Amino acid sequence: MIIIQIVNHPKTEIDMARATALEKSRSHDRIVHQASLLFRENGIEATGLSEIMTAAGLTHGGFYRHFKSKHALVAAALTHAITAAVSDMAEAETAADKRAALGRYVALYLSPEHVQNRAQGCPLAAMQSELAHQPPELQKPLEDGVAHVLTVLAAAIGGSAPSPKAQALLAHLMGAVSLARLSPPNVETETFLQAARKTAAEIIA
Amino acid sequence: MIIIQIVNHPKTEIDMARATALEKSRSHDRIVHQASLLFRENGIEATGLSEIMTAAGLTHGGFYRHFKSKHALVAAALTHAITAAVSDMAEAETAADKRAALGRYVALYLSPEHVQNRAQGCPLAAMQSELAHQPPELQKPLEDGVAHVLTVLAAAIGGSAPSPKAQALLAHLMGAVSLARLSPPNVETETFLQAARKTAAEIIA
DNA sequence: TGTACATCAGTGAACGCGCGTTCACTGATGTAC
DNA sequence: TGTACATCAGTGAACGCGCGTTCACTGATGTAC
Repeated sequence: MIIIQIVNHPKTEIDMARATALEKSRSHDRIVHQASLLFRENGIEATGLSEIMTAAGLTHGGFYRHFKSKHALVAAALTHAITAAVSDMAEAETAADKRAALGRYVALYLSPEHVQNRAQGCPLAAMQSELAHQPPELQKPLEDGVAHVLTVLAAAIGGSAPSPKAQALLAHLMGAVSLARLSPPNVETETFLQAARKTAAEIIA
Repeated sequence: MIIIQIVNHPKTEIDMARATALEKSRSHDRIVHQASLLFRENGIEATGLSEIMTAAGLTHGGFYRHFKSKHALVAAALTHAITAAVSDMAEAETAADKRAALGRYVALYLSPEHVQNRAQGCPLAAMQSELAHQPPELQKPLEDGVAHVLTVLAAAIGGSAPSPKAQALLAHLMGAVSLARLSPPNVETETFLQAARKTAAEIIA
């Protein structure tokens, strides 16, 4: 029966269904992506669903075809951003010269570009304090994300989680970018980031 | 004329005025103090004026006898919290053995108690990401506060601002407490804080 | 193949709610003579 | 000293607004026969 049904309208059913589902899936991805940018740039609470939907090229009413609540979107956007951040590190984890690759990642993280670009930067550094106020159902994915980041960093350093070095490194990276963002942008920023890179190198060593 | 006026009703004028002004001043202080606790605990945006006024033992309507807007209260609460944080460090700045005093401060900052106690802890670590989204008129007091903290830390280390060591230390302190707060409270927390203390000691050295 | 019906992503108006803010009022206190 | 008036911290109802959420609707697409 199942086989016959599939054989009866294989192309129509699959292709059309795919085309429609694909468009919905693309809308879904745009919503999540724009949300992850806007949440980092302006904060979770400060970003309205209308703003996100407009950025995704839709109107606010359609939101609930994709998510059951704003909380669900926050969870999806956070997971999306952390996954992207982890894949940036993945190079360092798998590279032939792990230390050199990790060094490049650290240099990128502690760069003026990252300090200035909240929206596309590390979600932990960008949303830090707001993340602590999220409801319980969001704590789990968040903790898993942090644990994942630590595992990848630990592997890049050359150990395994829980690695005090990886923890100290992540803390230092997050703190440095956060502090740089709290200070006025000026010539001292680069000096400060240099000092942070030096400390990061000492933590890894 | 001025002298005669003062001489005419010295006690009545001064005492009564003082009594009334004192009560208002006390209300003012309670509002600022409760706000600084609630902002750190639950976030600035997430904390309503009614909640703050109730915590201060008043009703929400009276708020505008003390502040021209919520923004003004945020500025006052932030300054209040940073001032208190700086005076905690002041000991380290003036102590006979600066290094030992600074070590005690670092140990206090990187303690499980601080991690668990957002409301009374470091305002920079507690409100980090939300502070970046405050309006321009708040950036100045915030930047001044950060600069002040760095000056005090630099003096405690034994240098003068701008001190890369003080910057790296503050970044590390903030990052470590933030990261600890993003992870589930468990036995590893103490291990992590130990690693952070070790790194902090290396930065100072 | 054609026709009638079902589905459902997306639209835009509407909803209730809590927020920051305003306002008329109270009553305790201070001032003037 | 006593009396009439002014001040003003604090109260509590009310306001407009933007938010998250709901809903009736549209129209393109898919299904059934």
